[in-house]
Amino acid sequence: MADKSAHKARTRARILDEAASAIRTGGAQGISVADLMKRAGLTHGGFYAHFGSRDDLVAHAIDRMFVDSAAMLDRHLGVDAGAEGLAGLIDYYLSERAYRAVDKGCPLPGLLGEAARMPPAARERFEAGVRAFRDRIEQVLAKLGRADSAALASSIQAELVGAMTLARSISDETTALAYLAASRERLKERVT
Amino acid sequence: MADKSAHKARTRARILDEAASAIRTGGAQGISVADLMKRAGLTHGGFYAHFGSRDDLVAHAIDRMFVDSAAMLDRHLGVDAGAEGLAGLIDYYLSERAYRAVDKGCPLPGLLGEAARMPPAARERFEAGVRAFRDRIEQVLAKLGRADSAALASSIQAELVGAMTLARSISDETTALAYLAASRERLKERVT
DNA sequence: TCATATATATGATGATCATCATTTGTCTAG
DNA sequence: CTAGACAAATGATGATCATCATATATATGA
Repeated sequence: MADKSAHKARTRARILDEAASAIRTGGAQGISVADLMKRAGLTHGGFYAHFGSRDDLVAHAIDRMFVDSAAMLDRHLGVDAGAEGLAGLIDYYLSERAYRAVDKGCPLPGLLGEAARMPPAARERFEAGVRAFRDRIEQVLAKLGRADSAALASSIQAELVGAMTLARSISDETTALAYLAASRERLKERVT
Repeated sequence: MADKSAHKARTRARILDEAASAIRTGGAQGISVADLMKRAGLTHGGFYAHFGSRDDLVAHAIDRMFVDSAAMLDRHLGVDAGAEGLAGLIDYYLSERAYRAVDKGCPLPGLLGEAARMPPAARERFEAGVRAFRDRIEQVLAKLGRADSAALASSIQAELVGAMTLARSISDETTALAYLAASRERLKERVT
């Protein structure tokens, strides 16, 4: 019995992982229950044994994405990060590696524009993730003694997300990478 | 006969206008042919007398949006705009008024994240609009003698778009407007 | 006034979708 | 070794979708 429910939990986690990855690349509207289950190696019918509805899944998948996202923030902005921590975050967030990891990285570039049209539960989780991201940046700035830490944090988050979103929208890679490089340099100037 | 075809052209324009507005708020994936025709006061069947396919309509609607967008740029960055022109653009782009005009303003905040998943024709038009926007900013910066005008233009576009996208994704208006104010101030500092 | 052209409407087709009822197969407890 | 539980599969339902064939209605030209 313990074995059975452990198996079910693993299956649920697999569905969630697939959903998180599929939604990051295809958007919340762009994925169907049947497709998703196929990707997880299952058939469509079993879905409702794991989630109450499609909207329910989307909400949990958003949560799942921000777990990865929070881990990324922790890696760069650990307990006592300073200016170098922020610079490292900027370099990583706008790296070519992150640019290519559409299905694994920060969910903001791909999904932010869609946030206002998400089902309510998903939207709430999404907003919490946006806020947490911004607050982490603000904390570091405040510790560095920047008077305008709140506004500066918002502005930095805006350029980070905007640059990656622009880069991903451009099909010419050279132009795309130029967006990343431009904002990387400008942001690091502003932070040190 | 001239009357007839003029009528048809007007009808087509009405469908396009409705599509441009609906796509700005609902995304390119979020709108159906039947809904759209109903909004234009027509029934679904007539659609294919005006457009070859849904994808065809989306591509033309994107074009339509960037016509408005270019007019907005012209208004602020006319022939011999300087630093004040850029400041005016920033103030307008990140204004509360623009924030509320989801269905009428710049299509980038709502659609940029979806660009990579658009049908090919629509994506091409979209990219052209993104490039034109960026180039207009760069021209003004170059005329002002800024050595880094290309990179700075990319960086400014990123923060403009990022800030509005973030603001629109937040349901709490106070927080949303704070994003706009923060980037407005930071961007104007960087431009003067 | 009547015939023709054509813009739009009606209605149908097949695909895909979310959801759910029912069945199948496998593991565990006795 | 058998009975029961339960995870996942099969298959069905009704809604919605893009697309298209056909019908209607209206305005122009004779």
